[in-house]
Amino acid sequence: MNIGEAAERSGLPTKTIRYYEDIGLVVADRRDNGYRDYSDVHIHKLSFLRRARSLGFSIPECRLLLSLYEDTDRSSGDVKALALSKVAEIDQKISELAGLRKTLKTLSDKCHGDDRPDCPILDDLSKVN
Amino acid sequence: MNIGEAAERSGLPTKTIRYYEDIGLVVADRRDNGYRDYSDVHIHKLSFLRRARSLGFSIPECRLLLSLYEDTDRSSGDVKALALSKVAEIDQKISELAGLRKTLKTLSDKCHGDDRPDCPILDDLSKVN
DNA sequence: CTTGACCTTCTAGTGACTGGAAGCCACATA
DNA sequence: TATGTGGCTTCCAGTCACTAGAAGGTCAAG
Repeated sequence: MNIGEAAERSGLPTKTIRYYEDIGLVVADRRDNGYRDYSDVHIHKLSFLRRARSLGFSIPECRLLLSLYEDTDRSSGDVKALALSKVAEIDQKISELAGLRKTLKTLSDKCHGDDRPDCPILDDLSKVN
Repeated sequence: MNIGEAAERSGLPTKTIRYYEDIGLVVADRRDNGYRDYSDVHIHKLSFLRRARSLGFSIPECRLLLSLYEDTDRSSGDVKALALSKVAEIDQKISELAGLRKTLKTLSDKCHGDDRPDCPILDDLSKVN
C-alpha cells in the first residue's frame, strides 16, 4: 500500500513515516515507480512506534524494542533480559500515571462547582519521586 | 536553595530548569547576587514536570496542568472539566502501557533461554490502535 | 588571596519532527 | 488526447525541547 494509506492506518503523518525511514527505523519496499510500498508488518511497526513514542519512550528505546522483533542474531537470553527490563520500566510508568490520575481525580472531586480548595495538585503529585 | 540542589531534588538537569524558566513554566526567585532561589513549591513543580514529560505529556499540556494549581482566576467548573479530561487521557495511556506490557511479558515468557518463537511482539501490540 | 565548585548569560548544536517548494506519477473527466 | 486533481518523490528550511560550551561572576575553604 502507498504511504497515504499507511499513514491513515498507523495514525502517523506521512512526514513522520518518511523521517522514520530516513533514520532506518522502518524502511519500506519500493515499487517500480519509486513509490514506497507498505505491508501489514510495516503498519504494525509504525503503529507500535506511534504508541510507544506517545508514552514517552525515546527513539533509541523504540529501536531497541523493535529489535526484539527483528534481530535474529541476538541470543534469546538477551531478548528475555531486555524485555523484562522494559516491563519493569513500564510498571514504573504505570504507577506514576496512577499517582497523577489520583491527584487529578481528587482535585476534580473537590471542585464540585463553586469553590476551589487550596489546590492539592502538587501536594502528593511529586512526592513519589 | 540554589539551582544545583533544585536539580538534584527534582531530578532535572540545571540546563532544563533554566530552559523551563525561559519559557515561563517555573520562574525562580532571585537572590541579591543574581542566583536563582528555589522553594519547596518550585521543587514540586519541577518534579511534576519531569514526571509528566517522561510520560508523554507535551509542554503545553504540562502548562495546562500547572495552571490547575496556579490559576486562581479560572472558574472551578473549568478546573473540574480540565482535570477530568486529563484523567481520561491518563486512563488511555495506562491501558496502552498495559497492552505493551502484556506483549513484552509474553515475549519474555516464551524466551526461556534457548529458542525464540517467531516473535509475537507486534501481533497484538499495535492492534488496539 | 587563590583555588575550585557553583552560579550567571549567551550562542550554537542536536534530535525529532514539520512545513513548503518543485517536480514526477496516476487516474478521471472534457 | 489534453488537463486537471491528488498523491507521490526529494530536498531544504524551520520549530520545539532541550543540551553543550564558552566567558565570566560568586563564594566557602585552605
